Amino acid sequence: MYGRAVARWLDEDEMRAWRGLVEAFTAVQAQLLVDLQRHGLDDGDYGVLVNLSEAPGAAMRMCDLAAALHLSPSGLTRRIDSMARRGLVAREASTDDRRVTLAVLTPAGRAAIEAAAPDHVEGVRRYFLDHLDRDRIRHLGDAMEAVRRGSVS
Amino acid sequence: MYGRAVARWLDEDEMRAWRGLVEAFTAVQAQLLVDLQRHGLDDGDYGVLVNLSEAPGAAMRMCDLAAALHLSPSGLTRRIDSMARRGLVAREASTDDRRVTLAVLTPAGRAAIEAAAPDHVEGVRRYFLDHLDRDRIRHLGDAMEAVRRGSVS
DNA sequence: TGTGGTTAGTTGCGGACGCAATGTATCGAG
DNA sequence: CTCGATACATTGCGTCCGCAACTAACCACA
Repeated sequence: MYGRAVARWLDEDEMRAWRGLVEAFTAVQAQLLVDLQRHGLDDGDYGVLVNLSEAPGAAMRMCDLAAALHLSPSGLTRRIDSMARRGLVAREASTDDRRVTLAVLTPAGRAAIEAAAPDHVEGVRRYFLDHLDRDRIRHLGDAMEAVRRGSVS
Repeated sequence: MYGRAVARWLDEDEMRAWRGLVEAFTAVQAQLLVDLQRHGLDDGDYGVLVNLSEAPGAAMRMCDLAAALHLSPSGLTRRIDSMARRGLVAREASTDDRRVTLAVLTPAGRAAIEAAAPDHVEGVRRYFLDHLDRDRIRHLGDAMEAVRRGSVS
């Protein structure tokens, strides 16, 4: 029963870091989305394409892909529906476990990510990394690693 | 992989900073949402309540509120619809400009934010700030300010 | 004063996602 | 081998939100 009655508010440094992070991150993400849309993709599509293109055989089980994207099973089902309609991915039945469906990258999907990725990386630089010097980039990496280590424990 | 010879890919520090930021931020946001839901709110509700509670008269024009929340006009209309149904806010006609609708905080809305805010701040500490020492917090604030200054120019 | 351009807000429509329920396949205990 | 528990994927339903279209109000300028 301590500390509940009187909340410890954020001081100036803390508020600046947290609100700044929220604002900066959402702004950068919005800009990156605009860039992706020029290639006919959105951020969800891009995440699927990146994961598949880095996977052995350019294929992943639906459940593993959903976990990698922090997406619910139904959310991924519809995401893959949409991308399959556009020819970016295809479904394939697994031979070893007949419960699982594999999402596989099509040639069109490979072409789409190869077209979009350089622009996306360029955006990450222009909207984000270019504003930070090498020390700040390393400090930020350290900080985010510390936060993530805390969230899994 | 899809950098080919042309695009300048991210080096190790840059990749760690960017991917770490994405992962850490989404994880922290998800945790904060869970906390808010224990108070019957989601992150969108919380943003509305914070803005209204800090506004003079606990009232804001719909268009200003939409801009503050980075929400489209229709998105805010439905958000306020939902919150008005739950009694957290009310609509009020403006006297000086009959085009504008004011969103105003109700006593129930004030009670909701006063109940949720201490838990939310505590969550920002537990999931985020507690993993960073004072230097990292200041460095992060500097970095995010630099990024934001770049995005408005 | 009247008229065209601008601003505020809402609504129809469609897309994206989560939850709960469902069907099917697999696995483990006996 | 059988059966209950578990895992995978999909579907129905509800919610949230953006875009485009629309109405109402304001404003500038002739």
